[in-house]
Amino acid sequence: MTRPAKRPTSFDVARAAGVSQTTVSFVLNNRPGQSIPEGTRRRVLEAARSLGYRPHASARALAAGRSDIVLLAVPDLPIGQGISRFVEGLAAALAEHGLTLVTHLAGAHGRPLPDVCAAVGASAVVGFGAFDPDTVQALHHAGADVVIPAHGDQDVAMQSIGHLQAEHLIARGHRRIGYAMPAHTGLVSMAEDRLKGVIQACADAGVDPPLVARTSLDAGSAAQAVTRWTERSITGICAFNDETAIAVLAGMREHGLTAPADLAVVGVDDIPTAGLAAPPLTTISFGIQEVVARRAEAVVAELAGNRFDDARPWLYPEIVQRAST
Amino acid sequence: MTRPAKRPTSFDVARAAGVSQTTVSFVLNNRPGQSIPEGTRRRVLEAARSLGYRPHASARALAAGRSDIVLLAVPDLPIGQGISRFVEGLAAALAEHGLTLVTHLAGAHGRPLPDVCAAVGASAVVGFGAFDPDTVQALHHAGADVVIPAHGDQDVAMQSIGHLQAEHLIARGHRRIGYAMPAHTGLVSMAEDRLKGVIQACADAGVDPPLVARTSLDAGSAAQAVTRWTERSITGICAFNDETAIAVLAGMREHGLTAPADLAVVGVDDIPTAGLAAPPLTTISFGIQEVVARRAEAVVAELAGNRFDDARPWLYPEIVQRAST
DNA sequence: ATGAAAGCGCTAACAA
DNA sequence: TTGTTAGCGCTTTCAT
Repeated sequence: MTRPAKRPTSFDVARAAGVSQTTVSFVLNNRPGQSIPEGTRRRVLEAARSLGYRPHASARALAAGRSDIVLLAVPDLPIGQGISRFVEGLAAALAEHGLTLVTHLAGAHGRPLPDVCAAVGASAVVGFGAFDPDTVQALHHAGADVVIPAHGDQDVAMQSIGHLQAEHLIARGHRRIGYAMPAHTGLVSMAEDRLKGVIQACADAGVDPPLVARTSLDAGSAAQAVTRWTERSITGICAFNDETAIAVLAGMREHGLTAPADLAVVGVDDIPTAGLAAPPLTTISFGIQEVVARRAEAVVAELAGNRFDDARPWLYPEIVQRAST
Repeated sequence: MTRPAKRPTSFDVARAAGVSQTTVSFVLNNRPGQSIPEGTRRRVLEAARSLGYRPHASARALAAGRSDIVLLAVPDLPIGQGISRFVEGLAAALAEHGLTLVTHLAGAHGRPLPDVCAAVGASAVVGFGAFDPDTVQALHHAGADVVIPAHGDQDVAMQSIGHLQAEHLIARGHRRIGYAMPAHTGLVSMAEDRLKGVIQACADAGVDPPLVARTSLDAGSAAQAVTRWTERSITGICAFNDETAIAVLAGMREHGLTAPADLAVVGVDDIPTAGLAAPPLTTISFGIQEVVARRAEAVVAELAGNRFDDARPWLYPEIVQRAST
């Protein structure tokens, strides 16, 4: 246990630079509207650097009344690589505004999101799907100034995913569509949003609504779903995500069926193993950059007190056409 | 924008309960060594509840000199289900000690770990692999009281994974082993640790050291690796992880080879799609519960100032035997 | 252009 | 058993 020589404070820096704490604060935050002579400024910066000074986050947050911490609430388990890219991108985008992103995994056993929010003193909370009003309430109560996305925005985006899947299948001549729901309970609400999009697309095209079957991530379970579909002459499947889609592919193998001849399958996420599946999986990928930029902007704007109103979509899904279709 | 009526402070609670802030603090933290009459205690609790009081994290951290925030540094990309379970489990275990876990994704573009540590005021930082001494240093400097795992502990655990993979192959008669390294740079150091284990196992069994080939997550690249192996009569592959292993399987398919007859493959992680691969992938899974408990104990102990010394292993890897072997 | 001083909300000696 | 008091390290208003 090395108790590493007490951290230098802004006061230490002030003394070393021969100025006051105030000046140090001004310089380090390069506060607008102050004209600090280049000389002073450099002395402060130099002193800070040579002391290895780090502002104390809690103290700063306490005094300033807000932290620069943004909390990202990640839904339950089964997220793939896409999410990492999302998180990374968001972290980077926020970092450019001096904000720090940390992530909380939402699962059943961790503590509730508002507790975490309060515990880290986050001033903003970002989610994937929309937060329901109660949660928003609770988060504000826990000290969050801004909570994104608001209810409504995101659901539509989710639907657009399903819509795109079904559209693709329909465009390729499929008239009888199936939907592969994940068995995992944490996913159903998201899945239902996507399913709505599929239903809509079917309606738009004047084909029958999708036949929904639930499957977990094993070949046996998927094989049963496949049976249900083939019995009803379904020819194209929209799967909730790539993992589910890969399970469907495995289920088809059990029946000696192959994609896309017997059943065409479309996933969502474009996880790394999607392209490695047999046959390679057609899927939906996202323009992560846009999505990230969107979210980051929204956070920054609202944190600055400006209502963020932007008609652009929350998600930019696009088809990745591969052999399974 | 509802600016929701300033949050109640501990002072408000004190007034409402007709006691002093001190008493409130004692009650709410149920500080040991204080005998607070049940009546007072309940009045305080009641007041706090009815005001919807939440302690202000920053203020508390500032005053107490330590936060109850633990920062988990997650390495780059390959987040599978295993990691989620790990995170969740750790969060739950820490929560029982009043600690809050948040996660930072390490990738290239986010801000450096020490910055995040400082920004959230974490008092402990937990990683998967060991932190190198410089990083440990930097983290302490950034305000972390404890950093886990220390260098050394974890490497050995990583090696044990590779060891187990190779052992399995050797036990099944393979004498010429290959190793599939991921191309992704963020992974190489972890991969090298695992590779060491493979090398060791080969040495232990008196077989040739493994032939290492690098592959990215596409069939073409993997096919090249497969060529290198088959040219040298390799019969069994230890892959860095399941994704890599699945790529190898795809690469084999390109050559018309099938596992395990032509080449046996063992992955690591037991990701959901591992069992859905064709053929289902033999892999290494972990006794997450043990690992989690281990880490959590270590954090709690060291945070309490007790050096954590425990000979038990850091990882509990075990083979999941499936058709690819 | 810079500094003095008053807190931010909480904890923890120390008194009472 | 409870209250008084002094900070924790920083920001920020108000003087200078």
